[in-house]
Amino acid sequence: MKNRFVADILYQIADLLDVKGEIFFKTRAYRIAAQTIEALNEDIETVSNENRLQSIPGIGDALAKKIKEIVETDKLVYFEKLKKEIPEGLLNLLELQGLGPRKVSALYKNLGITNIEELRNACSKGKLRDLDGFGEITERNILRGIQLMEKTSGRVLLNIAYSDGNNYLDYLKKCDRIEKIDIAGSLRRKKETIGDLDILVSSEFSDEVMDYFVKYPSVQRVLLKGVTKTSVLLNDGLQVDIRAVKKESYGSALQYFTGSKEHNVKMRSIAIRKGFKLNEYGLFDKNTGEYIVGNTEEELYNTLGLPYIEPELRENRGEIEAASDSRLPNLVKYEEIKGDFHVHSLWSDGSDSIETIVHYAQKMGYEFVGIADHSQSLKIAQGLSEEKVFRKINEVENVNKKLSGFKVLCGTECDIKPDGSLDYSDMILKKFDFVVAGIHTAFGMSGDDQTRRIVKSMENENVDFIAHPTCRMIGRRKHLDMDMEKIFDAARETDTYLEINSFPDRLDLNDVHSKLAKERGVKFVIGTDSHSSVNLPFMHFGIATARRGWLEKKDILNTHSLREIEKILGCE
DNA sequence: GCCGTTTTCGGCCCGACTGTTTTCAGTCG
Repeated sequence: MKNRFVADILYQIADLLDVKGEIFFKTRAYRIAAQTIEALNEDIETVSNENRLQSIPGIGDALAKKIKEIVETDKLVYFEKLKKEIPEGLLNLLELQGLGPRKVSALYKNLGITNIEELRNACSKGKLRDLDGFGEITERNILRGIQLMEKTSGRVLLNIAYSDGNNYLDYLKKCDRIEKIDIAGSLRRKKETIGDLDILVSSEFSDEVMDYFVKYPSVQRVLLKGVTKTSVLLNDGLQVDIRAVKKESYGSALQYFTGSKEHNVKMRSIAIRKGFKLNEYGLFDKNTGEYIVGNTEEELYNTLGLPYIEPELRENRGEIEAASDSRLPNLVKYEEIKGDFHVHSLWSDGSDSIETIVHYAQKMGYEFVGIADHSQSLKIAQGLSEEKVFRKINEVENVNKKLSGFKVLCGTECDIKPDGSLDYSDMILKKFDFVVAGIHTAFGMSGDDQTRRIVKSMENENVDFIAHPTCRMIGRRKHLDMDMEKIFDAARETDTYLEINSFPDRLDLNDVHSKLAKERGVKFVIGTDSHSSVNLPFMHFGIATARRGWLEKKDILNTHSLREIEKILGCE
């Protein structure tokens, strides 16, 4: 499937054209097409071969020709030409705060700057201030931006932003000038990484709120401060923006600042088509300018003829069309998970005893917890020998004798060897209540070999789940280059559940894969991969990913009661 | 670049803030 590959090229073309000075609408067309292809639930190669590219909204004559060329030759002459015209390092400059395509282009044309190092030099020597539109302050801000970029690499993992955001919220809630407050932006949508935090408040005294906002103890520097909008940088490098609006605009502002940008663009064009104008202050009559609604998000969506759309869905991946056809999914709720199947104990590389884990799992409100320790060949994680497996099963039985209304399920996270066989004999595997199979070695094998490896493991009748199927580590390791469609089909045919691993640097399967897998009939299990009881609440991020992947309660095994699960897994 | 129930040309989402200007372009979300 080349969708990702095609989309990547289109995104890069958009960046290159931006720097080249092309009009905004042209580069936007490339980005919209890239995004559509990325989220398409069909193989772009098939669509291209059947000459149906132009039936995809946002793809016209010119883009169709380019996409066809990419699909058929794996490259694009137009793209190669552009890359020769514009130095590669220029695109990195776009990442810097305050530098957009116009300024980057001016730096290149007037000073010949092509990368961060040259930019740093020019700023230090005060060379930018002579250019039109640049000054001393710009130079200082760029130098700061470079420093920040090197320190934080731009985005943080969801769990970091989640805790920063909630701490800030607790502080702000003590300000009596604030009537309503919410987190907006990508954190409200629960994206896997967060660039900055957005907080929305409603208040009649927004200047006082802004004064209180910048006094938060973890603020390192105030980036900008106005009456309706203020931005600060926290000590850990995360940027936080706050916006203040009046009560009657709160719903429309929350909708607007939650995004995504692409979702909003579509919402606005729907508003225009229906004779309205939509902005962060409300929904207005296009002709008279009269205020119609804006208090709550619900009334905003409803007035546009749509049901309420959950924040996790707002990525313009078909949710607006689904909403208008009344086929939005009934998303799994955060409180519907009844247990965790992926917890490591002291038996392998976890840091807590089974009894401690039980204590915390009960505090989570669970009915069961599945202890899945590593298997024998994974020496680095103290994988269990077959002899130790029997002793562990014994301990689980003893713990269970002391429990009522709660049960420990004894499982294993069994390593999948490079040939697709498992790290325990079938005789041992049958002893467990459940088996999670996962890849932990030989990441360098070819995509075809990895696909065969994982499909073969699913064909073992003892395997119930596949752990972190693509093995990606956000920001550190790319996902395995597998044929995901083959894997989804094999999972469906062998009744193997695919895990949504909730550990914040994994979130694997991710949202996009989860949605595609669901469309191919796959079932899921959400596990935390906890190595300590304090990791158990990571479940929240796994559920968030499931929701972003359009999953419902019925798609997920651990929304069932213990009784039902014992029946399904055959471990009564 | 795309798109069309007024249009095959002329639109395409829009407002706040900054830093540069002396009325506004660029950037951001």
